Amino acid sequence: MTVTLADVAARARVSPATVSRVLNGNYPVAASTRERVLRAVDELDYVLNGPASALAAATSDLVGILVNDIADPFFGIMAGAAQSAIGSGTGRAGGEKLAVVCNTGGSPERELTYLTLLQRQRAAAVIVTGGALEDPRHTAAMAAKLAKMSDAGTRVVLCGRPPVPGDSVTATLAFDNRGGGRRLTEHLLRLGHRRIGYVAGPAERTTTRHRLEGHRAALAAAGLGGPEQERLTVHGSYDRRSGYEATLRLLDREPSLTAIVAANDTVALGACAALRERGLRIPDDVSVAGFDDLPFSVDAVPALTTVRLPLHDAGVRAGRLAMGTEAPPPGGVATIRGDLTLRASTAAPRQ
Amino acid sequence: MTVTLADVAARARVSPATVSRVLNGNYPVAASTRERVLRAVDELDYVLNGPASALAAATSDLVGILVNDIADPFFGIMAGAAQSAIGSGTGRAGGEKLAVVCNTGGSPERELTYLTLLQRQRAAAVIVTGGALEDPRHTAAMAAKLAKMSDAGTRVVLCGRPPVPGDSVTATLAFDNRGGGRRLTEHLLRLGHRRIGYVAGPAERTTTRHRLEGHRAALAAAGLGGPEQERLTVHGSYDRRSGYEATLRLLDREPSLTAIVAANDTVALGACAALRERGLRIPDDVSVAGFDDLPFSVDAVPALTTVRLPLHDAGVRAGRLAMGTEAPPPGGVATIRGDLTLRASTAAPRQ
DNA sequence: CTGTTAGCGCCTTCAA
DNA sequence: TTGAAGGCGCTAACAG
Repeated sequence: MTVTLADVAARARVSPATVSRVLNGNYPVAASTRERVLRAVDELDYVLNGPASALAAATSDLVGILVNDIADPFFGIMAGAAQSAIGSGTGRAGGEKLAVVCNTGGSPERELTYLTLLQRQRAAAVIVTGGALEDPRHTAAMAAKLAKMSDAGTRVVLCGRPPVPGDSVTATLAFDNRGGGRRLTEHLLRLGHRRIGYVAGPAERTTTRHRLEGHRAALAAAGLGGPEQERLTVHGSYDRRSGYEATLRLLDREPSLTAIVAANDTVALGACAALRERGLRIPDDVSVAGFDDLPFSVDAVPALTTVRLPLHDAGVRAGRLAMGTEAPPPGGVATIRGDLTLRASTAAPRQ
Repeated sequence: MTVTLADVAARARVSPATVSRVLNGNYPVAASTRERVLRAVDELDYVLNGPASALAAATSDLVGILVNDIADPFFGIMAGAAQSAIGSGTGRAGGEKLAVVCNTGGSPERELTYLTLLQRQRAAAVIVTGGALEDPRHTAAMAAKLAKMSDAGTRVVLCGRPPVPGDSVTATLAFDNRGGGRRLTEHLLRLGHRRIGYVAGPAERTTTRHRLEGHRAALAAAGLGGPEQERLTVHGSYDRRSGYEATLRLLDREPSLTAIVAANDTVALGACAALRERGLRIPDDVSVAGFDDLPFSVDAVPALTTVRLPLHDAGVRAGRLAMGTEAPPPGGVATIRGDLTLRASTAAPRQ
């Protein structure tokens, strides 16, 4: 029924082993022979059986990319970049990897489940993107699973996520969320703001914590630390609606705010909507800042001040690391800086 | 070295077949036996070998979701919804499918390549999302490939893409782009607009053509057809920058435009940026409309009038169809309507 | 309900 | 440079 490698061999009048060798191109084969085999492949419309070859070779051409939210361009950009660095060209049969993205939806269970599924498939590599959950149990489970996969020959790359203890991971590309958060708030302080609200992400995520720590560090350095800051911080999820609601709450709590820093650009957009609804103008009445510099941020009205993360570059690099095309950074960890990007949504407070 | 099913069998003092049966849960096994097996699995930290089981069973648990641009929420939302309908819960070993998204980047070659890769893996199902390229060669190649996969037992679902000839496809969920486009422009005409610019998507895509046809149909019905419309149409890609540039060109060509219809919301945002840059106010000077109703559209300033597509629902449905959980629509094709969503970016033209 | 027996289709030494 | 042979780990009849 289905065409097998043996059929191709028969038609090309060679042994199955030879067909295998030309298909994998990792062994010397006479040009004329290869020619005949390739012709037979075309004529028979043969398609390699992935599972069979993965079983025999004890490795597959699957590369998994885990993301927290596939509908969020933050992840889409990284994943797309990684995928293009891996999936590569129009290439022939050989060497093609199947780069594939898996959406955990931010759920730790799904994260582990996907890893197990990928492990089952004997994936060639795994790229885990975005902030990690800070639950000790989950962290341990992840570390264990990644270590096991790594031992089994799967390359493990972290992208936009802090390193995990132990050296089971091939490479880590971490964003300097703390530094970015600090510089952003320093900018606001420099403009003269003193009552700054903070709309944070989910409490138990590394990204959330690091950005918030940077913010607090800047405040503390300006002598604005202390419990007061708790009151000016509201947590929510990384989406627009959360930013909207959190901002309303913040305004109720402290109507005299002159600036709001959001966990990311999407949240910042929600914050803007809330401010507008309260009749407050941006940046005249309240300044707003985001994080990430997603494509829409430059088009927001007013254009959003934010911290630009090189998501595309990071994704490409993660893809190369997963392919083994690029050498891991010294120590296995590279920290990627974000650039403070000043636009119209921030200005000096009134009077 | 690695733990195999035989090891588990030995430890549980049963035959390999029995272990297989409890793992797949598709066969009666005594509760006490299952208990012992499961315990052995845990103790040995056993992980099923995917390729081996796929080889033996001649089918895998992979489900591929093809998207044109993973960084575009249009696709992210559909893919995420489909994935959640498939990947499902925290579930045990059994019945888990690996839903996986593949980014073609709009390239026909990559589309075919991914399909081949998925075919190699003996994927359980494939969901192809978004507009199709209208090149006859590519269309034929796609139809052939999908037919082959379908014959091999892979379920094929089209989501947001018009049906392909032949009935190799399990089910098609097509968006009524033509109807949506028509209703949108009818709305503008009703408001009194007569000089309406159109920023279209890439010329050779079904989505682009259908939306444009709807637009033209509405104009024709109002006696506004003809070659003049060619002049008021500019093609570009489905991104923000394209909308920005196309709008500038449109304004140069016809400064007296009172409305601009964009191929989708992202493009509409670019159009808004261009108008603002030219000192034109929305909707006072020029009305703007989009398509899709992506999450950010309600937050744009002014909020965007658009055609709302139920992307999430469509994705969920596609996921169910791919799982065989939901019966295909009669005739295999369901057409999904878009709702005209009126917001602040459109108004009657001045004077 | 459970064990036995054959492969699934390919890769990979080992010889020639 | 090519062929022959064994086995990768699991599932699916078929008995019992």
